[in-house]
Amino acid sequence: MATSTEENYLKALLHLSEKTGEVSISELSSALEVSKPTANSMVKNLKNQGFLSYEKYKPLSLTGKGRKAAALILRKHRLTEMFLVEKMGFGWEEVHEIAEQVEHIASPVFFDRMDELMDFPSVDPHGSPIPDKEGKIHQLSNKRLNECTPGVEVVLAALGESSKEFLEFLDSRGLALGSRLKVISKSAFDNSILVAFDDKKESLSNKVSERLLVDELN
Amino acid sequence: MATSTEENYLKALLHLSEKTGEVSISELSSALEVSKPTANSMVKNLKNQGFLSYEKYKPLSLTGKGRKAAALILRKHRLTEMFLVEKMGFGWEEVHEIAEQVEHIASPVFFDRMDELMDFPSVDPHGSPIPDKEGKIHQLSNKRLNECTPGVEVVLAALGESSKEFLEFLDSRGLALGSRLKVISKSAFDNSILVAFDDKKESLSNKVSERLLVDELN
DNA sequence: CTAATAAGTTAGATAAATCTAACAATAGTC
DNA sequence: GACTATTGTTAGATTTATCTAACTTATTAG
Repeated sequence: MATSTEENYLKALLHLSEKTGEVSISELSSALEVSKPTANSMVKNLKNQGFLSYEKYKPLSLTGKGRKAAALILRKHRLTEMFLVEKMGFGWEEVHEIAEQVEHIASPVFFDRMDELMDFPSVDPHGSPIPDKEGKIHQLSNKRLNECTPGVEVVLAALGESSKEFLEFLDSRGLALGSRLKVISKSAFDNSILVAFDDKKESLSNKVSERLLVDELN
Repeated sequence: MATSTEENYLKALLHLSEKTGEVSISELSSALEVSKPTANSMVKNLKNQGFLSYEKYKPLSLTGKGRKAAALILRKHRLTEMFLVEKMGFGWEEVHEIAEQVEHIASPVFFDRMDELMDFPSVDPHGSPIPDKEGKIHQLSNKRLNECTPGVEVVLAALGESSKEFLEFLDSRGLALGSRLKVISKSAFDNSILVAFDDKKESLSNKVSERLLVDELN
């Protein structure tokens, strides 16, 4: 289908268009760490292939075809991450780099077999949804921890961001997907939030709590 | 280290140099299905990187560095094939194409983990040796079935060639690594060999028997 | 031993993905 | 609303891996 490079542009475009649906050349070039002319010429190429619509000096947006293609790459990425954790014993902070390479493998049966061996998981090791085979992404309606009111109990369901640094921070605090947290109080001063879990209390900064996606218990 | 393309040239060179240690530009170009000028220029490139030694109009040969680099790629290929069969349930005829892509992944820990999960296998699903982490290839001293004398009992240990067609032929005859065969007789006319296994007798052509590597049972 | 064939090389072109330098358009500020 | 800063575009160069056409060297067959 597409080259690895094209696939990386599509994946970046899907991610960048999550908020508003539109992406600028600047955003794209800095996300991929290439110059603006490079991004510009790749955009023309992807437009010619029908993956996105775009007019000079205007923001661009993925077409249906582009969104589907990108979602299918994301599917391979997330299936791989889950396989690496579930079947190969890697930590959730180790899998991104490997999946970044594996996702470009052209072999439907390879990914189908992973999927089957894991019994068709719906999320990756960071709680992000795995797109289905048609490229549909079933968004989970998680709440951010910093938006929860004191008193409620929640389960950590997914992460809003999965950088190695953040994952290692969570490891160091003993936080993992599935952790049960009770919100004790919030500070109006720095927006930090005090939570109880595993019989201890911890204060989490706003930077952390806004990246923790939770499900409220009942 | 090297690009995927360079890795493919190194792998082909290792394979082609198995017999005599020397390889011609022609052999290389037809093995990789590229034109001779293309092979020629890549040879210059690999020479500059110290992977092979070569002088104009002379056959070329891998250096120690080149042989090691090639063996380490072969290691990744064969570990992957074994993993696909042992841990993911693929058939031995399905794994080559997938491994051809996976072998280029740059992540030592990924292949180390495969190795560990399979308890450090010494051969791939076709009985070919998996080079060790230093790039040493421990050749198995197998005999070819067509060289066995009537009366002996043997175990199918490896294949001299692993094309999909040959693997499917073996599947259709119920032959797999580990199959016990008793050599009944050989025909001087067409060099076919009559063997008994699984309580039946089968005649195998020379083309087949010379590709079956066996261990004699005492 | 020459002549024909095969093998290898050089030169020059192409496509993909990248860059820098220079220019054009849009947006934001006073 | 004009000026400046940001964003986007064009032009032209570079690298890698590939090709074809043309030429040279080596090998082989009479």
